[in-house]
Amino acid sequence: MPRNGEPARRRLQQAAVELFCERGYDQTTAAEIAARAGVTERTFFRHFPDKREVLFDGQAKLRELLTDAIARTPATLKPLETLYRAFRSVEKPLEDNRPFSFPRQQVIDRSPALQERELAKVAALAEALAQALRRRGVDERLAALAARTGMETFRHAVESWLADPAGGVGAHLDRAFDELHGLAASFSTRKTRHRQ
Amino acid sequence: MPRNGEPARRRLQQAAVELFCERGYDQTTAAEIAARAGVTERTFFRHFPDKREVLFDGQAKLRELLTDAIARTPATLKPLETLYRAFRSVEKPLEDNRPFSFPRQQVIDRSPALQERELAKVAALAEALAQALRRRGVDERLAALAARTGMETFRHAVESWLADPAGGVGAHLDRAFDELHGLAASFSTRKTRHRQ
DNA sequence: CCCGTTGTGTCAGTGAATGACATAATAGGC
DNA sequence: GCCTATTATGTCATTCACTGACACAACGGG
Repeated sequence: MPRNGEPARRRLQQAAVELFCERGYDQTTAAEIAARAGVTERTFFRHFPDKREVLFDGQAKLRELLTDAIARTPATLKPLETLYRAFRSVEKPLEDNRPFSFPRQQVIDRSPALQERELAKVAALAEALAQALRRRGVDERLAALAARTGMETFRHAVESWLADPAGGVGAHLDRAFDELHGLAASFSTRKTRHRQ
Repeated sequence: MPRNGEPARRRLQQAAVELFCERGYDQTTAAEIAARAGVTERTFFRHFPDKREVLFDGQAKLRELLTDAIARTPATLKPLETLYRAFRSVEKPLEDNRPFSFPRQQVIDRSPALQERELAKVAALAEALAQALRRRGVDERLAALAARTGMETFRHAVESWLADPAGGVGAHLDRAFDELHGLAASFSTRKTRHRQ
């Protein structure tokens, strides 16, 4: 009944992050989060479908940014280059979010349950990228494979950037894509050379 | 108390697959699985840490096969080629398991909870591959990236093989790795050419 | 035949999640 | 400013996943 100032949703997220940092995810009950936010446990589950979801909200925005970037990209680019440019285009938002992302990632890294959810979000994001590529005319199979491997490369870059922000996301992204190029260019099952 | 013939663990797995196929994962309770297997719910959770895990047992064997294959590989090979050969080496076991893998995959594809667990298993497997590559002298960063992208390529191949077994796993694997080669060889952030 | 080990049953309890219903809070028309 | 439709919240009861503690049955040596 009491509808306090700050929207309950934000208060719940805030309370959840605090408690997860203090005691860890498993040692925190949904009721405790709700209590700190000044609402009922039932209200918690009205705002979030489950306890984990309270940590995964930025995902939707990131997906939108990336798929929009892909849609705006020239259709003549190779799939991986399209993805690379899309990733570069979210450099700013990522870096602005670092103060929030860093502790959040620490919490996730300490809880298998949260890691699972994160992997699910990453997979969903990759699927969205594949769809965006298809809309740019990329073949279905290629789009799926490019989106997945590109996504893993992006994760690789973001993780190393979180561990060491020097150079910004961009430097880590370039390095990761160059590593991928080095890995894949030097091996083909048939010994054919692909046109540039 | 009654210790019936077939080991309880197998009976539980069997019962679980049956029930999941009949009603779906969410509509099946752990107690029902246990009942069909002729044991108590408590016994179910003694054999499996949680309800999902009853579907994920082959994973350990596959990991062992792959890491062993990597360990036996000449240390001079490029990381992706090492992985490719390791994947080729498990072709037989995979095809032998098809009658079991196929319905299992259908169950998983219908349940978000099971998909999450599968992604977690895949990630753990990729981590094991990275570790095996490191033991072959591959640089830590490269090992991680190669394992992840190689793993995604493998998944891509296995999924398309499950959908259409024509040509066997090998054909799909070759196609997937060639697609990866085509994707990555044609794009580099800097316009440098990497030594073959 | 006894005994230690191991698998299982029983029971009680916690915590995540959901449905149903009542009620308070707010926005918009008047 | 008041009334009302909508929306946010509280309350209650319930299901189900999972866990700890304890007892006891089943089996494998000796």
